[in-house]
Amino acid sequence: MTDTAAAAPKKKLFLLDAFALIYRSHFAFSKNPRINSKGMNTGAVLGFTNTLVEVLQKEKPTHIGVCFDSAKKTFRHEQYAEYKAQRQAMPEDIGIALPYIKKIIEGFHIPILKMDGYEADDVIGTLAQKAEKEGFEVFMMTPDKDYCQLVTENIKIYRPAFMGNAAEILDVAHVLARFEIERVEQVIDILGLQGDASDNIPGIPGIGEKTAKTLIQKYGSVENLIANTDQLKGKQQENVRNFAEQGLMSKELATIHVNVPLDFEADKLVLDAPDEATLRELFEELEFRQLAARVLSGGGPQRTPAGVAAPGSKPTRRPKLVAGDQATLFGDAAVASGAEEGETGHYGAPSGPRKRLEDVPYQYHMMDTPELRKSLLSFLLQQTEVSFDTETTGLDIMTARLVGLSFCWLPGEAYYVPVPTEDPAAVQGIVEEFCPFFEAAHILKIGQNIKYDLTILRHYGVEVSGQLFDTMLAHYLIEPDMRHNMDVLAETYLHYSPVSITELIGPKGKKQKTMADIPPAEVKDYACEDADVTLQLKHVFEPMLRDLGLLGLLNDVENPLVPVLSSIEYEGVRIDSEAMTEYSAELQGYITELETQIFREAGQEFNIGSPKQLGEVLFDKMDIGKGKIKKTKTGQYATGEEILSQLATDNPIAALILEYRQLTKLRSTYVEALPQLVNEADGRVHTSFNQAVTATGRLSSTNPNLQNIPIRTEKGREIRKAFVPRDDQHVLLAADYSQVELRIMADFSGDATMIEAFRLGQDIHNSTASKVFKVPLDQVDSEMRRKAKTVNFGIIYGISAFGLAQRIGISRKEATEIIETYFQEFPSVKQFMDESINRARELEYAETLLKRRRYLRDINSRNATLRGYTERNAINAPIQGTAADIIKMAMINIYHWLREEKLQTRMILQVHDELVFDAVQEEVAYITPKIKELMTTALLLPRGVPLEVEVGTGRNWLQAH
DNA sequence: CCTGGGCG
DNA sequence: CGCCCAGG
Repeated sequence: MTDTAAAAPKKKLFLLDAFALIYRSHFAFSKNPRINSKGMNTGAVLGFTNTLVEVLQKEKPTHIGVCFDSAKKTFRHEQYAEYKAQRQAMPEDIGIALPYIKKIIEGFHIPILKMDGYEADDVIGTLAQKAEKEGFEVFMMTPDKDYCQLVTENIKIYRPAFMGNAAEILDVAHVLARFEIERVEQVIDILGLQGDASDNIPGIPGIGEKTAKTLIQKYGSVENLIANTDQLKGKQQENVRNFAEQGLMSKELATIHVNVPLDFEADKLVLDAPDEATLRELFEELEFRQLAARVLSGGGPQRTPAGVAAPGSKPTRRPKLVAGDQATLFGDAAVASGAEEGETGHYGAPSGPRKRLEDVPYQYHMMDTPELRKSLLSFLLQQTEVSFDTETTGLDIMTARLVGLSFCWLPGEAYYVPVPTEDPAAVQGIVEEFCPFFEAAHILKIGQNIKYDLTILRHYGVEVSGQLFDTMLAHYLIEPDMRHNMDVLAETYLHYSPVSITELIGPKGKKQKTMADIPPAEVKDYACEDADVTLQLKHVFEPMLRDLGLLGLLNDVENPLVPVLSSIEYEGVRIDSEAMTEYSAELQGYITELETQIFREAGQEFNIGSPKQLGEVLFDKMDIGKGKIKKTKTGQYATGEEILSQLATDNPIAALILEYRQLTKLRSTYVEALPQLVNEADGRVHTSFNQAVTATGRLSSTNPNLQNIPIRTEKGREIRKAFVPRDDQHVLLAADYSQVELRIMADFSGDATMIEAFRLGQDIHNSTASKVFKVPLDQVDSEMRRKAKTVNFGIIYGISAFGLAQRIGISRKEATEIIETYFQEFPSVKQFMDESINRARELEYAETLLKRRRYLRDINSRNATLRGYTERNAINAPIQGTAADIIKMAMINIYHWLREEKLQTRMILQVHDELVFDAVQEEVAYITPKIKELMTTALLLPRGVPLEVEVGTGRNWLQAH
């Protein structure tokens, strides 16, 4: 009442939640610790002070106070012994920072408020309400969402500013929208239901954010929910009933108590002029030169503008050319913030509409002069992890040209380096400027689908070194069967919609522009945003992966595999196009001949390739295959291989059609298609390996798919003759695991008979045949072996009698018998299969040797077909996935060995259990045993079943087998 | 069981 | 989009 602020229309009181702000500052800098020359980590002090200064300068409060939690136990501990029990001890760096922070607050002549037995939020809440009554506009400065319950018309939350942009002020409307509630008080009902892990508030089990909102929307309060427990269903009802007490207590714990016995003495909180001498001394000691310059009159070094403003760039801030006491290039206004926990990131609330670039504070900088690039590089080299992205003219790796590079190491602040695409020499020069960064072994490089960027850079002669972190692969391990493109990830995990590429270059089609057609100033935001979002995703995914126990798989397998695949794709496989053309003509000869024969048999000409026409000709007109006719789901005649081969014995036309199909398939899919994909510059095809599509962990290959080149039939194998070494000095070397999946099965099940067979190096299919058909090994004939082989594969696939019968062309009954005998002979295999299913039922996922998961949420389905299918997956996924784990490890080890030994042999293909190399002839003798060794020892199976690898070489891929 | 591509 | 078929 004593203050005479008649000039100000409204008195503005700021109450700072000190610990919350300090912790936030500390963790914001923890990835890029800021250490001064005395070795002190000054991140927390700097972040806090920046926040304070910013609010003083921007918001010009009339009154201000800083609240600390009291060191003593609070009434909440008496209420609930576990309260905040699991909260870790204060980091040492914060302990050291605290005295400095207190001195700085005193230097600003700002009172420190605390009350024994109460927490900062209680103190702030009490003071805020008292101040409101006295006509103040109150801002509670905190990142903590619990304060939302206190918001009124005159009491708001002030979320700390970010990177010098406007801070976020949360008013009543914000709070209601964010929690999807009607009254502000309901915040505590939400918090009481969902709990808060960081404060160890238990909540009610099974109720998270989503459910809490729905329930409160329906019932209004925790009390009313409990009163209406009978309206709930199933597990939820059970939980609410059993944990009603706990829910009420949680609500109580989440409630901020506004009755702290404390007087509001406005005159003590009046903002005063700072004690410049004290502050100067402190800033000096801490080496906060920028801050001193900004806060103290005439003190500290002046910021000198540097560089020329780029056309289109906002002339708001100019970079410093030397690395000073800030972690960012333009960091003089940097305020600690970030998305360390995903949910509290500046990209905002976990629900509600997706934010877009225009909704968030950001600073994206154009770095388009030699000086700016030099400055950027010097900052890059000081980082320990940087996210980067390349912008190119297209997605085709062989023809795409670089348009620009973006970099980001602090959320919200990124840098874009455009390159003059039309001047290749200049582009090369700029790319090379950044070599010291790309080749820095100590900097972790983060990217989304970083293989693409690596391959692009490889085309400019840059080999990226240092650890990699690919957010696409990170998410592939978290949710293997979801999509992993960046836009979806940003929406799901950051609640943010990035600028879409179509907004920039227009919709798909002829008129679509490329990135090179867009002015760099417009590409800048898009490019920077990509790097920024990727960095933030990394910060979300890393802790998730750690919790799931998948961080090792990512860091030891998936991420290190990226450069290996990039290299494989870059090298490519040489195709003998001439041989292909010749073979095409030869095939065409056969095909024409077959056509005339088929038309002769049918008595008419028709499109043999159309299942519809074919069905009509065969079954209506020719009226063949009585009793064997089947229809597909869509009502058409089935004309698949299975049907046709049954008809083939009596009807020559069926056999001809089968052969026709085979040959036309060979022609269209391989012989005609492959030469089209040969890169003219080097005569090779460059497939792309997708590392994040299969549910089991395998790779897949596209454009072209080099993992399904024919081998089983005579005419198909011919195609492999066109896969040749790069020149006369090279040969193709193929290294195959023999029966990896069966060996894994033997090992996992611990079946003594099977393990023995592998230990003795026996032919596993013969040995299985001998057991299943109960004949001595030397009496197994080729038919028995063939059947046994199918059974063995069936086992890996989680066998069904139905499937087996179809495969070997025997009756269901016979198949069932074979399976029964098999399980009698290999009881541990049966046991293993049962255990796999049971384990999957419990966990709802299956896992490989390296803990790779495949979620099997349908394994408890009541739909028997669906459940059966999922059960087979429960058996197959760990086996197929472990085989994938093994060969991935082998690839990484071989790649590094070849590099270390400076060998010229290159890995050029992976086909699930086979690696193909373009091998220098003189190196073959040296590398063969080593490749064998690295493949067989890539991963050791738990029970020690040995892996075996066969190596062959030749003038083409066929010979190499 | 796991894939990708061509065709109608 | 379903079918068919190439590979593992």
